[in-house]
Amino acid sequence: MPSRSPAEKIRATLPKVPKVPVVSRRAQYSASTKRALVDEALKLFTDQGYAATSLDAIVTAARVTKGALYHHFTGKQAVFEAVFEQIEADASAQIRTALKKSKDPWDKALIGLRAFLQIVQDASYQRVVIQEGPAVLGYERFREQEERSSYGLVQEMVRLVLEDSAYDLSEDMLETFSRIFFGAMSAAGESVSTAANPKVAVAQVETAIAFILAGLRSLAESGVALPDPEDLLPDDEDDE
Amino acid sequence: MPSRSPAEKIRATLPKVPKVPVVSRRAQYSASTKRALVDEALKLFTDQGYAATSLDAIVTAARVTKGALYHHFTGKQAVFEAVFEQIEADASAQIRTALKKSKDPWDKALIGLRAFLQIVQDASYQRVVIQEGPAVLGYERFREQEERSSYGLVQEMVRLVLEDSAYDLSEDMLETFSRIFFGAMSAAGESVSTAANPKVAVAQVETAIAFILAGLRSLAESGVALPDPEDLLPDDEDDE
DNA sequence: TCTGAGTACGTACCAACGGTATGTGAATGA
DNA sequence: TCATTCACATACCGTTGGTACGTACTCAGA
Repeated sequence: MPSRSPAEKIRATLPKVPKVPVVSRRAQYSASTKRALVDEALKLFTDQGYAATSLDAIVTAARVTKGALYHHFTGKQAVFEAVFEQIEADASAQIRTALKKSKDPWDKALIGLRAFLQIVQDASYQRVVIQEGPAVLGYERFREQEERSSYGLVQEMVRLVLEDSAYDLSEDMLETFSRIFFGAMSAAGESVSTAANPKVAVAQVETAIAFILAGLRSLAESGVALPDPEDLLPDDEDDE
Repeated sequence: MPSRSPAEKIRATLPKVPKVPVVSRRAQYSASTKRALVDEALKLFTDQGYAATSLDAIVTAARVTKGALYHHFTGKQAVFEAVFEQIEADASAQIRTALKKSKDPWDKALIGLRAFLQIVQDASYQRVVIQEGPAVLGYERFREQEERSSYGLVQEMVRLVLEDSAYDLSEDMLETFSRIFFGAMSAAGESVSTAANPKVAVAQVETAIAFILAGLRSLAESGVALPDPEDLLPDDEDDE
């Protein structure tokens, strides 16, 4: 073996850290290669998609081999999940930051929407989270992930808004409303992300959603009660 | 060669059609194998998903070979697309039938919603259209397909409802509203399809959406105007 | 009725890819 | 110094989507 393995070549280019090994050099190397894998995978997934991105392509881009990849991840899907989580974490943090600007629930809702509409224009978010997320992770895992990030935020806001309207609804109905609003926002995001002119699209979406919210607010202020879903149920008792 | 090919065995089980060959027997055989392929693929895709379903599994179930499959389709994705189209066509027809029951726009909207919420409980629709459709077909093709079916219906209804409210809005805004409502309905459908008790979930979703629609109606009737999206645009003129 | 062409497949094969089993050298602790 | 362990590298395998090609059957026309 005349030439050393590619991984060692990168290591040579890494900044030497002669500090006290609070974390060992091995751990640092390890973390750095893992991050390299995730970073490169993110790029490839973003502009080629999951299926069209081979593991070979990823490890080549990260200048390691499949051995390294399988040391850090259990498989291709796990790599995707790591990429997914990173993107979602970034997005989530960004929205939370924006939300701090206001206290009023209705205001927060619009601010959150605006922040979300910015994020959704990011190519990686579109590809990894919106487009391929559900299919690659499976619906179950996808929803688990979302629960902890974007969807969780929507649910928080819906709760605030509806409580502000003095509607005292069950957890189930809150969940239902949240799902519906989340779907609406996702579609809105999609609409923006595929628009020829995103600025205009954002303005239109904001107008539309603000109008819908205004409708709800109007109902709340004029004291219209939320109907009981039970009324819609046929009164037979044999269920499932 | 003692035993004949598998395809000929099925042909033997087919009803003999000694009629005048308005369509030739070859064409009939061909159509029948094609349908067999689509039918079996639909089943397999539904309960195993796209990736986990191999072509071998499909052709075995349809009692033909890959040669036959590749004669009728350009590849695996094309098979999926055929399955997708069939499901969407069925769903679309079902909704259109339901919509005929009423003339009132707001009423039609709710009827359409009800019909959609029934459809979305179908396992094949969930798997093929909702879950895997976007990823397998690619967003572009997926949206083309939806344009011609479910989304097209939503758009029709949104147009009716908004026109009924005497809102005279641009095509762009109509598109935006439609996208948002479609997203809301998709999420609603998802919510129903994953619910432990679908009946209850349907009732909740109907209540929630009816409430949102009522909000819009209330705004319309009290003469609240839809804001101009242009107002939200920053007044710089350098765009894209 | 015979024939030639075209259709509707079947069969054999390949390259690519995800995944695994195993080897190896550097870092770490004793 | 030495053994152990970690962080990879290397070699290999099974499956799968796709292709090339062979073949039986159908059907129009002579």
